[in-house]
Amino acid sequence: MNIASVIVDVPAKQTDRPFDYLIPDSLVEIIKPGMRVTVPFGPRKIQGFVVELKSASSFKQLKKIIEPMDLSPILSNEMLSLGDWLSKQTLSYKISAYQAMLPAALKAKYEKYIKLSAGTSPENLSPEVQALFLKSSKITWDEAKASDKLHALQKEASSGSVEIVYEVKERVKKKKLKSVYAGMNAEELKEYRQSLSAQARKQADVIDYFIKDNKPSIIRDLAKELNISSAVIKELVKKGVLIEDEMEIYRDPFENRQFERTEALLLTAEQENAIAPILQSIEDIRNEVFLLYGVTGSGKTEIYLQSIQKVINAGKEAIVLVPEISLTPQMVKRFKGRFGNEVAVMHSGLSAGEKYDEWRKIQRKEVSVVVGARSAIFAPFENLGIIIIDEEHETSYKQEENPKYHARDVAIKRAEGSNCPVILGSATPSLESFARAKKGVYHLLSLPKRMNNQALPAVEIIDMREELRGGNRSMFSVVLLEKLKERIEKKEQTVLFLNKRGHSSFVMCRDCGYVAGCPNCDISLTYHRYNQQMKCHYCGYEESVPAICRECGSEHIRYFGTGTQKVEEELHKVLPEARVIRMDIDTTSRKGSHEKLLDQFQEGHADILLGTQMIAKGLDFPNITLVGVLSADTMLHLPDFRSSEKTFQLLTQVSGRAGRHELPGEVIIQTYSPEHYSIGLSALQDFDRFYEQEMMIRKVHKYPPFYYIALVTVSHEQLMKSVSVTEKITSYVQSKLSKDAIVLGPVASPIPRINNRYRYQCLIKYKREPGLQSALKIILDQYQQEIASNGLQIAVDVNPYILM
DNA sequence: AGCACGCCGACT
DNA sequence: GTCGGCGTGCTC
Repeated sequence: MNIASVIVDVPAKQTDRPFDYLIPDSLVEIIKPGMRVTVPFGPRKIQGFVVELKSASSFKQLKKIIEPMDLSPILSNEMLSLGDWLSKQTLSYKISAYQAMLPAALKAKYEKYIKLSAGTSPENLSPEVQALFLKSSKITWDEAKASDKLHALQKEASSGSVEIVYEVKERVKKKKLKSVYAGMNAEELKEYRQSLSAQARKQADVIDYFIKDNKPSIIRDLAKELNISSAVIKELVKKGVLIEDEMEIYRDPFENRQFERTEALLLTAEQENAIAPILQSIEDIRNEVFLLYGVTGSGKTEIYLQSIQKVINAGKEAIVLVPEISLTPQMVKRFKGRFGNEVAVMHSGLSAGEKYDEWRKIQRKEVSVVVGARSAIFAPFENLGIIIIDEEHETSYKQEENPKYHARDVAIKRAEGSNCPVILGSATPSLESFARAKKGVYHLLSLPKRMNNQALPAVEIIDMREELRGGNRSMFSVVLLEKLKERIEKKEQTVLFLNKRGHSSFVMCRDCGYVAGCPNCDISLTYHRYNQQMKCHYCGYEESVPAICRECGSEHIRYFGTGTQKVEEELHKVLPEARVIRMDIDTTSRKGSHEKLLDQFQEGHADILLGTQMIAKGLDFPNITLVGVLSADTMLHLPDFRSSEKTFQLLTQVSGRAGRHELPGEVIIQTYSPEHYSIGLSALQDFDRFYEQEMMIRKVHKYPPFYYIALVTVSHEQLMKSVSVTEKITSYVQSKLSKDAIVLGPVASPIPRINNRYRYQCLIKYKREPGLQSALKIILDQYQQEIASNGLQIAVDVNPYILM
C-alpha cells in the first residue's frame, strides 16, 4: 500500500483521472485518502487529492509525493464519493467538484520563482542579471519578467547556475496567537510558588491560575483576565515555568455580538401536525423528503428549529440552507438565539478566512448546526441527522458555474447516504417539488394558515395603463400615493419593492429609438448613474453616456428604466416629508450595512423601506402594514419558461411582508399586465390554482416538471463555426436518444454574442434517457482538441435554470 | 492548465 | 545559418 492515486489540480479533460505516486517511506503511515498533497507534475509542483491507496500501479516510473498538506484527511470517504457523483452528474472535472466542496481558502496558490543554485553566488552570474540576486537568492517569476531579463536568466538556467522552482501555497493562514501553558505539574508549581519572593504577587497569581487548571491560554486574554501586564507572563516564560506556544484561534464574524437566548415556542395544532412525521422520521433514522408547504408567516422556522433540536438531542448534526443568508440577519439571530455556539454560519459576506474558520469548526465537531447558503450543503459533518432547505424554490441554489449543481439534488443524495430526512420548505414551492409531492415521491406537509390566524393581507392590483390614460405619468399610482400618505400619518411603515431583475436601465434616443449596445455582445449597455457610465454586464465593456445620439445626432438621449435612486428622488418630490431607507447593491455593499439599515428601519427611523429583491424575504417587522410593488411584470417577458413561476413566487413573497403581526396588512401591486394569471393569482395568494394553470402550460410546451431539460451552448469567434458544431452536436444527440426525446436546435442563444463570441445552443427535453449522459460526455471528448486549440467552447448544463 | 518539444518563416 | 512564432502532446 505505498502507492497513492491522486487527482491533480489541473482542470482539463486529459488530466481528469487519477495519477499514481509513490509514497516515500517516511510518509507511509501518514498519507491517507482524502488528504491534499503536493506532487511533482511534469516540471511543476502542484496540489492534488489522494483518492485511493494501492500496492501496485500499471505505470512504471512513478514519482514520489513531495509532502502532505493536511494533518488528517480533509475529505471523508463520503465526501470523496460525493465528489465523484457530483462530477458525473454535472459532467465536470473531479478536481472542480472537490474544490467546490471545500472553502476557497483551501484552494492552492502557485508561485514560480527563480533561485540561485546551491553553491552559486551572484558574482558567478552574467553581469546583466547579477543585480537581481543581490538582495535575495530567490526572485519571483513575475519580477524576472518585469525586469526584462528573462532571456539571460533562461541561459543561466540551462547552464545550471539558477533554477526554476515552484511553490504551492495556502491561500489563507490559520490565525494564530501566542499562548502559554505550565511546563510542570501542580505539585511542582506549588513548590515554585513558595520560592517566589513576597513582592512577586502578580507572578503568584499567574501560577495559581495554572495550578487550578493547566490548559494553554492566550497570553493576551490571560493578561486581561488576571489584570496584569504580559511582561509578568513573559518573565515566567523566561524562567522556564511557563512554556510559550501558538494556538489556533477562529475569526468570529459574530464576535462581540450577544444573541438573546430563545426557548422553543408552543406549536399551533397545525404546526404539531406538520412536525410529527418529521420527528418520527428522525427517530426512525429514516431517509425521507418532506415538502413543507406553508404560507408566509405560518411558522416554518419554528418547525425547523424544533426538528433540529431533536437531531441535536440524538447527538447528530444539521445543515440548514438559506438563500443568500447574509441578506437575512434575522435568520442568523433566530438560529444563534436557539442553539448559541452550536451554530456555524457560512455566507457570501464572510471573508475567505472567516469562511474557512467556520468550516474548521464543523470539521472539528465543535458545532452541530450549520446555517448557510448553497455551498454549505457540503459541510463536512459525518453524522447528519437532518437537512433543511428553506425557500426551496429559490434559484440561487443552482450554481451557474462548474460544477453546475443544484443544492437540492446534493441534499437528497447526502440524506440518502446518512439515512436522514430532508425538509424542503416554501410558501411557493417550485413546480418540480410540488409535483413530486403530489405524486407521493415527497411527503407533503401543509401549513395553510398564518400563526394566530392573522388574515393574509388584502391585495389590490392597479392597472398602470389605466393610470397613464387617466393622465398620471408618475411611477406611483393614485391609490398607492394615497395609502403611502395614510401610513405616514398613522406612523406605520411601508415596504416599496422595485423588481429590477430583467429590466435594467438603458440609454435610448427619444427621436430615433437608438439604444446604446455593447460593441462586443448583443445586449444593451446598462446605465450606471453614480459615474455616468454605461456598462456591459457580460464582458465588462464600459463607456460614458454620449451627449448626442450616434445614429441621428439628436440631443434627446436619455436613460430609461427605473433604478432605486430614481424612485427615491421621485418619492422625495411627491412626499417630501417621508423618511426613506433605500436598500440596493450601492447602499448595502459595505459589510454589516445591510443589517444596520434594517435595524434602523425596525427602530422606526424611517417610514418607507425601498429596495430590490433583497427585501423580498425574511423581513418580519410588526409595523409594516403596506407593501407596494412598483412594477410587477418586469420579468414576465424574459425568454425563460420559469418567468411566470418566478413572478408568482416573488409577488407572493413580497406580499407576505405585510401585516404579519397585530396590524392588518395591505398590498398594492402595480402592473401593465393585470390580466396575467401569475399576477392575478398571486394577489389572491392562491398557489394551488397557480400550480394547476402553470402545470397545464408546462405540459403543453413540454417543460419541467413533465420533461427534464439539458442545454448545450457552443460558442466561437466565428458564427459559422458555432452553427456547424451545434448542428453536428444536435444530430449526434438526436441519434443517441429515443423517439420520446425532443432535441431542439441549433438555435441562436437568447444572447447571441458575448465578448465577440457567437453563441448557439441545443436544447434537449427528455423524460428517461439513460444514454444522454454518456452522449454528452462523448461530445465533450470529441471536441476536446478544438476546445483546447481552436478557441471553441462547449458548455453543458443538465437542468439549467438560466436558458441564456 | 502549463510546459517542452518541434517544425517552419524572417532576421542579426 | 539562428531566433522565435505557436501547433501538438504529455504530465504518474
